[in-house]
Amino acid sequence: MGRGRIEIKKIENNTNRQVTYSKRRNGIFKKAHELTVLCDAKVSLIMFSNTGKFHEYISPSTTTKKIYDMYQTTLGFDLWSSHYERMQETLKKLKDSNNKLRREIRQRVLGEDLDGLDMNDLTILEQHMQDSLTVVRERKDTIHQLEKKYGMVENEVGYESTIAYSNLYGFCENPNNNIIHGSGYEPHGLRLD
Amino acid sequence: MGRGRIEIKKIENNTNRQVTYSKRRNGIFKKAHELTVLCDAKVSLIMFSNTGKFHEYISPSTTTKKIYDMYQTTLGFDLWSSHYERMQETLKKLKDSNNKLRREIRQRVLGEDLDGLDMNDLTILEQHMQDSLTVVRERKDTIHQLEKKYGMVENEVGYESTIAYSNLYGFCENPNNNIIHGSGYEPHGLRLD
DNA sequence: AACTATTTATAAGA
DNA sequence: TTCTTATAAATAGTT
Repeated sequence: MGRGRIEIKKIENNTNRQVTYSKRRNGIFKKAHELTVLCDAKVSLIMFSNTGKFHEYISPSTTTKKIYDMYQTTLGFDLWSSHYERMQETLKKLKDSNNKLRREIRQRVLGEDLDGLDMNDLTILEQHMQDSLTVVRERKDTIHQLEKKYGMVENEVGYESTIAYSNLYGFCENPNNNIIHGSGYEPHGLRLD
Repeated sequence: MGRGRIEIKKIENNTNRQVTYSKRRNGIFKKAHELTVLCDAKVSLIMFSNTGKFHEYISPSTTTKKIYDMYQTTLGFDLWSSHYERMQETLKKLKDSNNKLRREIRQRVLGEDLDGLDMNDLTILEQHMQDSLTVVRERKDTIHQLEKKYGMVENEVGYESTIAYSNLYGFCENPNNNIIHGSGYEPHGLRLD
């Protein structure tokens, strides 16, 4: 539609191509808008010229993102999957890591889940536990000495093995309830989070 | 461009609107393709009719996803953010959970990081450790009795506190090295994963 | 789905 | 670039 008919193939003259791009771009935008209004349609039109210049038309009733969400839904596959992939992987690793840690605690803190361990394993575990216990007892002793020295011993409760279960360390709560996909293990009255 | 000029406003007659949609859709697709060829441009055209029917044109030299990536880059903001958000949140929670577990292990297995605990806390911790230790010792004893009974005691090594550090439980390895953003804590020669 | 009178888009020129 | 205009193309209303 012009002074002469043209063949539909790449316009080699640079200036000409730019001019045609500009003119036809306006034309197609106008068409897109008319379609939107006349037919109550939703149109997303995104263009990049061969020099990389960006232009878009989007129907006023929607957004580019909404169109892409609909696109995705319609085609039934996940356009963003590659974006998710790394994250998904990270997530999986964290979950695995989490489960390992939980298992550690089961074995090493609660003294459960020992079935897979042979005598040598158990001996190592025993020694670690004994060492830790020593550290804790030394710590208790230090504190006791300090409290004595500075006259802070108003309440001796607890020094000689008073056992009172408290919610120390957040045991028994799981604020992340919705996201933990652990091993399904629930220690007796204790939940780790 | 027809028998009469039309006003650009929604076509109320249902059939008419459908017909116009169909005709103009073809027109705009043709235009999009011509622009692609003539000007060596990249065009993404996505349309949904008011009845929800989907059509798209995409320049042969590209894909819808590529266009969308370029779009994102060009506009310099992250269209995926809402898709990421939940995942990001999950990730954060898992990381927190992980850090808590690590702290648990530091305190309860390695006997470190005890500074924040008062006498009462320490007593509870001590008792838990003592209980676990008892469980482990009982287990060792059971195994020892069994081995004796069935004549399997070929190697007594380990029964009487032979300490040989092994890589039991995956300590000292961190296959998830790249994703763990822990507390920065590195126990003496031990790394938890 | 065709037809065709008209309007609209635009190629080439200024 | 932007404007002009002859002409090609698109399409509204009709069949």
